[in-house]
Amino acid sequence: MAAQPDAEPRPRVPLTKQRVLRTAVRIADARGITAVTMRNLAQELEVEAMSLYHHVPGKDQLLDGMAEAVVTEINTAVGLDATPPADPPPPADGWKAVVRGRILAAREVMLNHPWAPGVVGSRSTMTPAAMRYFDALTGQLLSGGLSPDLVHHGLHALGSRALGFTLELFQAADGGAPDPDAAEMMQQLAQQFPNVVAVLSAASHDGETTLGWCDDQAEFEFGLDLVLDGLERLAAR
Amino acid sequence: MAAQPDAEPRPRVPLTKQRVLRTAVRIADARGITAVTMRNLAQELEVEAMSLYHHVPGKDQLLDGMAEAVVTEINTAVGLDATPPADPPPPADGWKAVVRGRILAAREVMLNHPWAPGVVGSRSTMTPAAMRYFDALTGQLLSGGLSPDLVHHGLHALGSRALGFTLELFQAADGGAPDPDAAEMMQQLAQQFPNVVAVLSAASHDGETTLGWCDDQAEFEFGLDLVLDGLERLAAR
DNA sequence: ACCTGAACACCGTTCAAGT
DNA sequence: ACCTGAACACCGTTCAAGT
Repeated sequence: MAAQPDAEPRPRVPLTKQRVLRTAVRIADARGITAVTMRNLAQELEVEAMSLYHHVPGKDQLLDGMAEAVVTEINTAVGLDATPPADPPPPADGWKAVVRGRILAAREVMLNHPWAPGVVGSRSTMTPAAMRYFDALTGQLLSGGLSPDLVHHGLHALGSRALGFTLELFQAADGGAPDPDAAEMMQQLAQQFPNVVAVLSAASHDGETTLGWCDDQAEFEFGLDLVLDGLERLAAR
Repeated sequence: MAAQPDAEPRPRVPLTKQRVLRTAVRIADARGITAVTMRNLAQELEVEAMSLYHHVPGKDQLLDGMAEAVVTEINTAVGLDATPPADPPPPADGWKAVVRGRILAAREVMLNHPWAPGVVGSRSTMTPAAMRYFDALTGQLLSGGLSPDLVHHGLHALGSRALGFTLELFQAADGGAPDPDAAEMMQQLAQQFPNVVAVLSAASHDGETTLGWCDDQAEFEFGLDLVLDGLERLAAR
């Protein structure tokens, strides 16, 4: 084997906006959104930081692009990109089931990109992909017989839930050590916040001593259904 | 008048955590959360940046403190700090009206601190003030006759709305110039996103040609009522 | 004890220069 | 045209030193 003292010259994949965005998403997935810096991103692409500016105007537009990428992923997952068959089969279930399925599919994509809700939520402008998503959702609601006004209010009521996420106000404090004397802490908590403790301990039927565990998916669906049912009830009047 | 070449020695107000937090909130109110840097904050307090670390462990805890300050403001606005009269008058209206009023009061505080929803939402741990707020809210729901399970789900469904805000997914693109040929743009938009345009133009009854205007307050209340009504319906079963 | 100055390890971004 | 190196104006934070 011939000695190659130099670092082997790589095939030299050209830098493109696509590649920059995809790499940024990969970094965020693996190491969190704070690891997405122009310098880290450049390093991952084996390039100098300043080269990025030839494909992306700046950090802010990079984040725009990342949000757009995720929503685009949702659109494909939801079948929005597939050209519908000439004879689109009428939805087997009512509009509620269709919308529900669509939103839960969006949620599944979001769960693979935990940073995405924060980034999508912080973008100030409605991106094209988001527009297409909301336009399709709107169409689904309209063809379900809801009045334009009701659809309008309903979309507001759904809020970020429409895209499959709710920015959780507080995640549970991690706790670290599995508190040795949970019972004592519990009593203290119960004294300070009797109502919260009552509710949470009622929720854990199976004799758990630790508080604060919730089934995120179930809670998400409960809230979603509450809103959808409310819309349905209003539409029927 | 005696000449005083030196900058007049100020009374030298001592630095305290209180003063640091209050100043941070004031800066955020006036110039946005991005203006809250340790260096800016120090300058406003006429002190060196490093002095802050004697009263606050770091930037992150500073933000914690700011969130706590706002939620505390909510608690007082809502009457949570006032010791209730020995003979607390039974709420004139049902639990829904009480909860509704409480949440709208929280919202009013949040509207005075536009940065607060983002900061409160980004804090990972439930602060004492938030705990007190949610505990009181929980108590209100429980005493309204809702089962612990329903209260639990309901709080999740309310989400950030419980504290008076929903992180708006997208704010309207500001637009800058009041587009000269709105009608033409509109047609183009209508072609790309027919459903969204249909809904939005139906919402503006008064012949507005510009899209995208919504009454935030009304939308907030609609979503809130949708959830509250849904809970009430479930409680009645 | 509280506050300071200088320094460190990061940021995003500009600019002139290379090919 | 695309990429680079050095530099600028910021960050949050550490550390040794002052009073």
